[in-house]
Amino acid sequence: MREAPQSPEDQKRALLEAQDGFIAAFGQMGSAWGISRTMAEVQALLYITGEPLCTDDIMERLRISRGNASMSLRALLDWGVISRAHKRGDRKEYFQADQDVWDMFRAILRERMKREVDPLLASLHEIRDKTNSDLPGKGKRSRDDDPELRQKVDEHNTRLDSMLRFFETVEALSQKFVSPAGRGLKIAATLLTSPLLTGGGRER
Amino acid sequence: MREAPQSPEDQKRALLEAQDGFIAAFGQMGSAWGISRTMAEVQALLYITGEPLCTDDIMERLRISRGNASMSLRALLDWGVISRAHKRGDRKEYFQADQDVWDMFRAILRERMKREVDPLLASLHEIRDKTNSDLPGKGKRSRDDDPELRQKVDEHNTRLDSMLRFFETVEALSQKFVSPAGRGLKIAATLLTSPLLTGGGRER
DNA sequence: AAGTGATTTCAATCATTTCTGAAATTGTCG
DNA sequence: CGACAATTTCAGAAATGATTGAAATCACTT
Repeated sequence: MREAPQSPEDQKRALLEAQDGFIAAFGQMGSAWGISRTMAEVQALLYITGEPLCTDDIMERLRISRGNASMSLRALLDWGVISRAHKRGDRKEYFQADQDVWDMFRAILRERMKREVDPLLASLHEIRDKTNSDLPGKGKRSRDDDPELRQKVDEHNTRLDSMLRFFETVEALSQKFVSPAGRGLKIAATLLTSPLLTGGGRER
Repeated sequence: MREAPQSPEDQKRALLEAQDGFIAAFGQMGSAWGISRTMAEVQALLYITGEPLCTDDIMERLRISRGNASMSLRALLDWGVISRAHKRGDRKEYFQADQDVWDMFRAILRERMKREVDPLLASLHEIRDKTNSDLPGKGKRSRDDDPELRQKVDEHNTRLDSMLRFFETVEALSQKFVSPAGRGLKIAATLLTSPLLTGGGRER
């Protein structure tokens, strides 16, 4: 409902502002999920911009130092959510984001599973094994056994096991979700219309 | 394969150590996912212990201050992953964790969606609306229009839209996943055996 | 309504993470 | 090989987030 005619300059400014809004929102969210704000912002900038940018472009647009830009870009490359590009006759490196949102998130998911779920699982396994050899199961019992303690140990093991099973399921699921390109969307679509979800349940 | 006979004291110590290992691993993971380490540890302690504990129990076991314990417990209550309990003839409040891992994670998921995805979605909508009124779509074009800019704006809108669609899907999925109790596991099981996942694909 | 113990709050402090900027390194070209 | 631009590294500075502890508040009881 705006009446004021807009010059190309105004339009351009408005576009940049809108992009900044997106970048800020995305950075915000990233930091809540344990990704550094800057890293998320760089990703957002490359994504919303759609074209390859060089380190200086990013430094200028995001007002960050060269060091920070370099390290964030490196991390994003490691995560596999952006890639290098080159312009002929230009010595600088350019970077661009994967344009498919699902691919991007699958890459992030894959990386985080590897980094955070796998170690937890390993540590859970270790604890379980140690507990079992130190405190053998119902099978044999030493004459010193105290029934109350025995029960606590059993319960501990039960809970540890259900936690293990949970994370192993999550892990397996994420592997499935993550492997072949383009799958994420299909899975989501299927899930959203699946009778398991829409049917049966007595959800109000 | 241990030979040394164990006194009940040894067994008890071993149990506590194993629990501490679990608590540490869980706290570690929590902090990587943007939940404060202490909050995650309190949750882990209540979970692995299985019985109601009071503030002092938690302070002592986790070596944290009263203030910290109080605030962490409050936050966990807000998230709906632990609940209050009372012992008759005791003025203190006790707390216990939900014993179903899936329920627990569904509660966490619900809370995080509410806190972090919803605001991002809102902000994305706002940006889209603002951009559209400032820079109207292909339909009408002012005489000042510059085709190159126009194209950039269109691309910006396209990317914003796919991001929006992505998060709306995620949101919808999480709602489905989160609503009726006990669903999570069933969904996971279905997904893991679904032909969509195991069949078709040419995953090496 | 005063006393008592439990609980919450919050300013100050402490710890951790992130960022900067200058120096070191890498890679390219003549 | 030098010269030079681009990039990386990293020690310390700055920012952010978590924790403490003591005082205030709350909720019973007598």
